[in-house]
Amino acid sequence: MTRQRRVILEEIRRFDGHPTADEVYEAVRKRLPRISMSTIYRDLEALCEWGKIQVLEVGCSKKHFDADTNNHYHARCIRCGRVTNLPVQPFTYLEQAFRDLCDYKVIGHRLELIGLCPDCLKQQKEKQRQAATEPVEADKKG
Amino acid sequence: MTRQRRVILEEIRRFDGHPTADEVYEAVRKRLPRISMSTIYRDLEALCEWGKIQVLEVGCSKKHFDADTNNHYHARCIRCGRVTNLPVQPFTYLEQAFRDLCDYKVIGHRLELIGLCPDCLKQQKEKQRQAATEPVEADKKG
DNA sequence: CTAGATGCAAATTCTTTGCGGTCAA
DNA sequence: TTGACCGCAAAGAATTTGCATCTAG
Repeated sequence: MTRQRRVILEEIRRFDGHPTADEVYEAVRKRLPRISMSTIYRDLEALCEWGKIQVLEVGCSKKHFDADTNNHYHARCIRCGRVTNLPVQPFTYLEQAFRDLCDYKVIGHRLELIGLCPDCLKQQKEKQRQAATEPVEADKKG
Repeated sequence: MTRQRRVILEEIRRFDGHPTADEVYEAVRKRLPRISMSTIYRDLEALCEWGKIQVLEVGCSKKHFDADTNNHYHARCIRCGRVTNLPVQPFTYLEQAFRDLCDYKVIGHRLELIGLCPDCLKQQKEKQRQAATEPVEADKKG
């Protein structure tokens, strides 16, 4: 357990929500300015293998990292990509139900809620209010 | 609706499971050998916008495409990445339940089963059988 | 001391974009 | 005819890898 890995783990634990690799990088860089992105990726992988963190493969493109390795569900903001926990125990009965319905060997399941996070919801309402007040520019056609 | 788009749509519909962009490319290329990857991506996007197909953001890294645009659940093979349908109606009550539990504006939800597809399961069993028969090489330590 | 970890840069993988030529409506 | 579309090549974004150096145990 090197200095870098310790700091990475601490920053993931401290993070509000579940950071992506570059969010981890930005946070860690404040304490270890010379750390490189490849170290971030390599150490994230190592921490996963040691069971210290888990990867959240929510949505596509970017991976998120979570210091809580217990199974739990997440909500994902469709606008900013933020990922937060859902305060419920996973429904394990779902897996048993699906075992009878498909020919896969079931290992686990993932459930994610798609929506707008409070911040983005606020911004969206703000925009709608502005749109209702201002003259309608979009209707000008020529 | 161009020739390319028609063929792309047909090949997605014909595909056993839900192809990734490069799987679509390989399938389409047999009928339109000069088609390019950028056309595949652009046409997949157009078909999505027209509601002819949907993107499945299962797991990470690669997008999968699905000619069935109704909401439904999927199973994903952890080994080969294959994605197949689960024969159940989505549990809409989950969204209502989660509305009371988080401060997101809930738009939808995704549920995916993680496991081994029949093919990979077969291969894994094959390997295990071999391992049980052969001398244990991994135990040689020096 | 030494195996393994680090930092840097270059390579990979998946996806998107710019551009000149082409095709369907 | 002409605006949308195509193929090609090059750019981007996220992640991985090769390699020389360094460091924790």
